[in-house]
Amino acid sequence: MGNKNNLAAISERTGYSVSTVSRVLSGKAEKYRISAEAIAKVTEEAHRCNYRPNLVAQSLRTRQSQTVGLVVPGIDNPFFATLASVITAQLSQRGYHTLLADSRETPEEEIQALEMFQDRNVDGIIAVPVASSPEYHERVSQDIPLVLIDRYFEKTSLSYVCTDNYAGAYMAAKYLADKGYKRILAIQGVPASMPNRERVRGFLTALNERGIENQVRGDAFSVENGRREALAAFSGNPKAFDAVFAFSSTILLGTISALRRLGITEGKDVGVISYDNNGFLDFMNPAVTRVEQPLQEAGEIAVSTLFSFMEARRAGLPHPAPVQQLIRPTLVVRESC
Amino acid sequence: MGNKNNLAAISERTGYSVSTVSRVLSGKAEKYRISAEAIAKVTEEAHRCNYRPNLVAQSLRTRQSQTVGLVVPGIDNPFFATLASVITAQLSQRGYHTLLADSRETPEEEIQALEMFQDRNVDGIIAVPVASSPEYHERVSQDIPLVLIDRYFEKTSLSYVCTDNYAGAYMAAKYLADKGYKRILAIQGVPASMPNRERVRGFLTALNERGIENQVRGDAFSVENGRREALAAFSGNPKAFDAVFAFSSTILLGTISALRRLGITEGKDVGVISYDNNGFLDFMNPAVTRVEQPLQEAGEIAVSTLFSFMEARRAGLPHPAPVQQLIRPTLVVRESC
DNA sequence: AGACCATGCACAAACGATTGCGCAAAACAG
DNA sequence: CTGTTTTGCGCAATCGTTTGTGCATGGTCT
Repeated sequence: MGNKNNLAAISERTGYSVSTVSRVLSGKAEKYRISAEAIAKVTEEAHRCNYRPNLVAQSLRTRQSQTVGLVVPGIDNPFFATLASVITAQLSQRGYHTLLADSRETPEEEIQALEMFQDRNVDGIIAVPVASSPEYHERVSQDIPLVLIDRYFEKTSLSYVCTDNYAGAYMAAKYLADKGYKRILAIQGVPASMPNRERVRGFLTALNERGIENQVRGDAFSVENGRREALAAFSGNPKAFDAVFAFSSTILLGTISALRRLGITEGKDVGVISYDNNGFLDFMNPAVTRVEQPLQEAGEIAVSTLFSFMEARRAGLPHPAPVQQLIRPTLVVRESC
Repeated sequence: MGNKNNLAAISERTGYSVSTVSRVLSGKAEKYRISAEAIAKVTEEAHRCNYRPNLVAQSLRTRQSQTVGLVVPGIDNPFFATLASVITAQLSQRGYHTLLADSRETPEEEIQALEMFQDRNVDGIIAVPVASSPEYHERVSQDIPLVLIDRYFEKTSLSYVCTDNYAGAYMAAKYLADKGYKRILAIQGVPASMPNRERVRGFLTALNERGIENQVRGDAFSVENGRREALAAFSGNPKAFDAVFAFSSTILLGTISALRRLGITEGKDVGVISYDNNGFLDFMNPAVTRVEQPLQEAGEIAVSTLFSFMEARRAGLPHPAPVQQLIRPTLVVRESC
């Protein structure tokens, strides 16, 4: 029993050369005018011994890996988990595999991940960036097609597909204003990140246009941050604000936990509204009104954009113009405000 | 500007041979008695041109890839997302990378993933299996170290680390019984999966021991299944059961949605208890009593077990005895029953 | 001085696939 | 019978790295 299972083995057993075997099995038979007989014998033998090409060797030789690198700031965050799910599904459907990295919100780990992707010859990269400037991503992008998702940079030539966070926050803030809330607190996430900055801008624009009292505080997309800031904001005065806009569902959880501890009932004493898709928000009591992002659509666009770049690259064409797309989120109205 | 960036380029620029350069840069300098001068010159040049080894070539030559394959049934499920997060963190800490695949609960995609892992020369595999029999995993395991997590097979020589689902369900059921509930419904997940079977066994054992009326229904770890089964169970008679045990947090959501539609208040009219770790459960009203699994610990054990196998393999030792470990879950008491 | 050893490095063969090029044999034309 | 074309396939280089082996050189010992 030959335990080797490579082209050379099939070559030996069929009597055809390695190159012929390769050409048959990689579907280039007629391009190289291989005889029907040779094709038959080789494919039969390949089936018989269940031949599978060594993707590492293939990748070394062809400089392609059928792999896309995906780096997110935290796969344990349901938001990014859903994103990863959508993206891997899309990739898998196109015969590509996913190399996953978690930057854990740190630029160093992000860079490591991107370097690793290059070292492994990935064919493309999809990234939720955490760096504060686009330089490194731009450098990588010269060698490997790259598309940003969810977060992006200002004045960059990088492609991205994100939701319109300005519009989302504006909608949410306007909704609160229309409902008659007068003093509105926003608890934000990572201040430097683009989605957060845009949300702040939308929030402030909507409320300042209407002359409604407001405040922004906080600094992380975490439960802990939500709890801390809500405690700080309300512990002196339970009526300091009559509504809270949590910039993520994690922040929301922290906020609610703080409110309850202070004896404030969310939805009744204080209106709450949140960002993020999360089925659980419907099952809280009251169910939480929120801004949902079309993740499925975003993932699909990101992947198809990436593939268009990859194809251009394979064809030796110049890099197509960057695709910079903002998708409108939707307001899902429930009972929390 | 030499745009090549490989050993050959450094070799040319330093005047040393490729092999010497390789040995210096892979830290085998003294093993091969390279002179201090050569080491200095080579490392300096490597730094200067920012050399990074081509991992694909390295992998082809050494048959190692510094990569572990991870296959889960659905990365969008928060439970598996957390698991993936724990595992990638552990791997990354040890200098390994993660090739992620999502089997979407289908055996075919699971097999594809495992084949792909082999084709890519991964050094090890961590899998949440969905197949109904261990055969394929066992075959793979002969070539590549493999550890199952969360789900496992009966009478198999495969290693696994799972939580003790029997104990968890037993605890939950006993808790309900002690609280005085008399007619208890369990809504289960995928019936064939080992965790589910064990939960059913624990549930039935605890209640039958005490002579408490019970029933098990349902067939998927999904919101939809929870909704459907709860509707079916309660729509004829709102008092058909006085407590529900949801076998996952997704099932729980569906159940609660159904109960509310029927005008039944969870926690008051009907006690509810759930499985799974999910921060949101604390923020529902009432907060949900549940069985939590020590995912961090499970991930750590799985990874360290896998590494012990990988090391044995590298050292040419026989495969160590399988590690089959059940970790005790904990009951987190809240107010929903 | 000759034998011997340690030192420091280069040669070249792998790993498993792809692919440009060219060589035979057969077919065909003149 | 010679010259050209077509057909079918093999040779060998290549991707970038690792590693067993061996060859000089220079030093030490007797």
